[in-house]
Amino acid sequence: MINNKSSRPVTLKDIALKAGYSVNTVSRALSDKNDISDKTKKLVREVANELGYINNSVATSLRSGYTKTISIILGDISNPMFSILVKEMEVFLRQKGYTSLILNTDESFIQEKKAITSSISKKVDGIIICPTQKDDSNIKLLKQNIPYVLIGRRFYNDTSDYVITNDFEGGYIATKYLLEKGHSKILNLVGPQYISSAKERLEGSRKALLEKNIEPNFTLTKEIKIVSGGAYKTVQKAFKEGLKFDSIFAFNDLLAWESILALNNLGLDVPNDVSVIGYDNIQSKLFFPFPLTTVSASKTKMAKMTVEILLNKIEKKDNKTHNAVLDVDLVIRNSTK
Amino acid sequence: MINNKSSRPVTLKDIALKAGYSVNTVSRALSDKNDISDKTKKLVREVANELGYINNSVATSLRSGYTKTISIILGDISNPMFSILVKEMEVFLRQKGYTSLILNTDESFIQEKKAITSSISKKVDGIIICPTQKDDSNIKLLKQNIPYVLIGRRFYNDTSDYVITNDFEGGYIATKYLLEKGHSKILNLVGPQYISSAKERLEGSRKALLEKNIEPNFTLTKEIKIVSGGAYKTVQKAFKEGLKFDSIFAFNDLLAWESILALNNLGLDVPNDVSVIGYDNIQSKLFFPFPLTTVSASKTKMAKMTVEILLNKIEKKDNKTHNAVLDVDLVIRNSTK
DNA sequence: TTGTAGGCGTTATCAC
DNA sequence: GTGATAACGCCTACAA
Repeated sequence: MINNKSSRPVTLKDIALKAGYSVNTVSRALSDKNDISDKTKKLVREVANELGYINNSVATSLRSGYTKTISIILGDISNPMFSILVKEMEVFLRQKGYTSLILNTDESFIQEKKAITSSISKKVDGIIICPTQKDDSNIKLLKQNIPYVLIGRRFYNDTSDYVITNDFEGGYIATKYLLEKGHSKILNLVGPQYISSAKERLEGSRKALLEKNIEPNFTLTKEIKIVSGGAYKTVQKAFKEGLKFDSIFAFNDLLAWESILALNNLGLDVPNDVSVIGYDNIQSKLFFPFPLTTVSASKTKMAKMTVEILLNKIEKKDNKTHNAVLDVDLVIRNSTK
Repeated sequence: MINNKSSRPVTLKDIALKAGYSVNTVSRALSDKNDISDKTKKLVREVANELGYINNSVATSLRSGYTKTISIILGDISNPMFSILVKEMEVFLRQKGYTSLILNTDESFIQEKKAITSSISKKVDGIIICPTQKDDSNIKLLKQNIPYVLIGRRFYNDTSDYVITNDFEGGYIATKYLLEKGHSKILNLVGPQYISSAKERLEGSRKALLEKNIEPNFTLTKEIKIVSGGAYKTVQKAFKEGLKFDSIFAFNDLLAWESILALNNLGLDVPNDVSVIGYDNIQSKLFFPFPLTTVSASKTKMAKMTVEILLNKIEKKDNKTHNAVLDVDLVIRNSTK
């Protein structure tokens, strides 16, 4: 390699010059086309190696129209649930020859719009998005421009493909379990209700309450921000205001752990004073020593299905709508009794 | 917006046609150049909006030579330490108009090489990398092709810019603390010794031992894989083989928690039976209820410095070498006594 | 088997 | 203040 940072990048032209062929022949030799002789291919490859040639995929993309890149747009990459999903999707995408552009929205609708526009501008081949859902104009933007799949959340009366967990069922089994354990004052830390998963988990939870003839108690339902830090103050405030609760069903594991920390700092023990249930089962992938009872769906399956649906749309022009609702289980650990 | 997925994307040409100007004028109107009249700018912007125009940045990149994209290459995005750093860097980069391409290497040297080549091929403007360090040929590849900054690890006798924590000092204060607390049988779960941070943390640890005239005990130093799952079996095995230890110093928080889980599952209590110290202070950003004593450096500062050094190299052609070693503190929580 | 011409969408240069 | 032209690097189509 004689290339170096101060000189300009090596192009096909440089190889052509050195090898004594045309740019075109070099291009096709490197693409291993079968109308080029083996001898030429060998020589061209040698020269390319010698010069340290690396394909300019910007040029390839402009010409070919695809970038072999997928955008993943989500609310909070520092939430282990998301980072696990990203990692799993990245693996599947890489296996198929794609790279991943990660865009964090902080659950901000404006950031989301920028992320989508930027992705379209960069001509990514498709988008995987966990939408903020503050309204659906961003989804319209997607629909008009690029293949995409929603992950974790869905819109109603809409034809977007999505892969979600069975949030209603998850809310139901979590709440039912708490009730069966004798808890009746469940502090429900729900996400914003324009988010489908938050809405459906709450609905499932209410069904379980109604089955036991318990009137869903609105003072025990607190809407919280679902980014890191969203639960701590709410739990502390609820307790200090004298709200009585014997258990907590949190929107996700991260917020469940945050709630436990808040309780501990108030001198309360989990599960002896308060039982806590989360959602996501982060502990299936990360070995944390604070065993949390939680609602679980296969993250690997979720990642795989999402990638497959998207790549089928891109590569096979599949235009059917695919809606996947993954089964959920209750994983019982030591945060409940 | 009349554009839709089935039709081709709107280009400058479409706007030019509709607005009655040349492609060139449209381009410069949209870039707000001052040799275009306000009236024209207004009209062009209106037409662009009406058609739902989104700039093709692939073409812009080919022409201009930059992509406003930075690659972040690291070992394990599902490790909260990395995902926190990614999130922080993403924020700083976004503020400066850059997007982030995330590439996971699973600490594999081969994946790392592919990630670098792919990044160069995609003409990203720069690379932030936590190198696998199995050898330095990948770094040579970077050096020859693109501005980059190492994060978290460094090479010796090398001019690469890097931002790291004071790993030697971190290893020293963690070990010193354990010794002061009366522990003398410290199980040191170290990372592969070709990784600078692993090597330096161990060296710092040994210094503390020697100061107390304790011979560094090799049977109590276990090299582990530093991806999720790397510590669990090692701790269980060490215990079952009858190895005596009263404390653990783990390479990072994730592996420290994993160790605690392993101990708990063996019926051992932390900190009553074994004290455990980690490294990273993930709990400064994520509210987990398992208070871990740990070595801490500012993640925000780390992210910010790394981005600043890189962008200075890119935008201001700064070619001085910048080496930043961040101060560390011991954060004492309940995993030690 | 290899070379020439043209174009992907944008922007810089220069002319008018 | 605006338009024509060329160029970024690559690949497809067609010619030789």
